[in-house]
Amino acid sequence: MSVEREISPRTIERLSLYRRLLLPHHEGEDSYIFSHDLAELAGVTATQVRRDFMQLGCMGVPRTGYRIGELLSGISGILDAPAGQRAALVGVGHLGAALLNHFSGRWRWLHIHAAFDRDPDKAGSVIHGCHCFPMSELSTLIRERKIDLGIITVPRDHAQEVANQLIEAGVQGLLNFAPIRLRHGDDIYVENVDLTSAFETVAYFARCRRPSLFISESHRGFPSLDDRKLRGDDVKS
Amino acid sequence: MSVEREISPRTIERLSLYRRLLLPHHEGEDSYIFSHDLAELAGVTATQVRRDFMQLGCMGVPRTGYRIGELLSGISGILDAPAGQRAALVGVGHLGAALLNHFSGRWRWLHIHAAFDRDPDKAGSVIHGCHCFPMSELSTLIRERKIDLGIITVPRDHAQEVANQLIEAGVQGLLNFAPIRLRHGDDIYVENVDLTSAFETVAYFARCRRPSLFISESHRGFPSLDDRKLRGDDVKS
DNA sequence: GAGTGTGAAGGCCTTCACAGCT
DNA sequence: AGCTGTGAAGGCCTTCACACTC
Repeated sequence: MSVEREISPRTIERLSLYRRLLLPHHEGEDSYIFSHDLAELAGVTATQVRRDFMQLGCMGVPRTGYRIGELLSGISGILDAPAGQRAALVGVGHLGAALLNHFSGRWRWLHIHAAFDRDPDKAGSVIHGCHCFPMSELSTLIRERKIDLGIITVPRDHAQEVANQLIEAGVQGLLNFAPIRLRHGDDIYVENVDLTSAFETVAYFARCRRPSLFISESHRGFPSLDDRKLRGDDVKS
Repeated sequence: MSVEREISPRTIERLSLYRRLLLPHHEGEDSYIFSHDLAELAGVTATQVRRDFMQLGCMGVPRTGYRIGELLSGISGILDAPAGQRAALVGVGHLGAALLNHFSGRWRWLHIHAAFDRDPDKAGSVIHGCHCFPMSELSTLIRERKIDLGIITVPRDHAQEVANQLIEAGVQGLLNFAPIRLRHGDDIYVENVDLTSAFETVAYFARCRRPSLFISESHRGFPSLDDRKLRGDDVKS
């Protein structure tokens, strides 16, 4: 039985990335790749790549590299559920619709099976290939169709309630785009995609790269209109 | 308050979260909050919250808590650029448009100032309050309007090229939604929002919570016959 | 007693360094 | 030589434990 140790979240994310990066390089059974080449593509170190593959049980060959087909099959063995997994998306606003479009028909083993929205006008419609249902049918459908995962793209104030309904109906995992942290039991895995944090984080660290702007006393008020130097042309790889 | 050491990414993300969670609780100058209450909201430990606030230089008072106004102002002192920061979004597909909608007019110190798209039909239009320009004007506008940040929501195969253009034009930070890792110099900060990884990660860990489904025939390295074919992966915004 | 501030310890992840294989 | 596999070391982050304050 393959119930080994749970692989760390970071590694899982990289495996998902490696798979995407490897697919275009998989031309025939005899395609190989070196750890340092994949590392370059993935923006990590070669050692990191080798360690990740160790966990897969995939071995490389010195001066030859790793067989790509073996890597892909190893990664699929970890990431893809043998019986497949189904997700439901709740909240078909702009972001929800974009995700439906983004994920629609992309994978065979993992896909968004149904969408739900509070707006009765959306119920009954098909959005990017996904049927949209009214909230009243959420519990029933999730149970009947054995949906495992929930994607939450509703406004902040409804997120917790929606999460409760999804959990109550039996999902084991949530992908949460609402700007809060959901309360939930330990038996549920929740991944937060916090767009606001991401945006503000980029802004902060981008600023840190420019020492000149980073020294500030009393951030209130508008300093000089132009104390920034656009030192462009620093493009190198 | 001037900033000495660069604060860790994790802490920055939490500060952004704390701020959002605190805002609704800020009623008047005399509102206070305990570390364990904020911890509950943020889904972290109370110790973690106190450590984060240590870095802000915000002190709490035993049996009283932290003054919310002071926290908010401390967080703003770290996160918000005194002179403001501007972002440009490239790739006004479904996801790009959703982000424009999501971020439009939300903050005073950080906002999306312009959008760009390859499609000439989109150029000239206003999408969720944001002007859309053709790609040919990207360099000029970024330089002229002193745009600091780039948000990339173009398909995979154009992402690196767009990143190069943005960097060339002088942005210091990138928020990348394309499913690859961008090559860039050390003077650029890049934050990847990897929707596919997030989805697959939730699927994996949700599965781990249910031992019954997790027992599968060993995939262990060698290509099995239940060979699953994956489709290519690509951001279709 | 109830909460905070913080040194010390712990845990997780990444990198180093180097042995071993081709 | 060139590249992999991996113990050991390092670094970052989080948690523990407890002194301290109101």
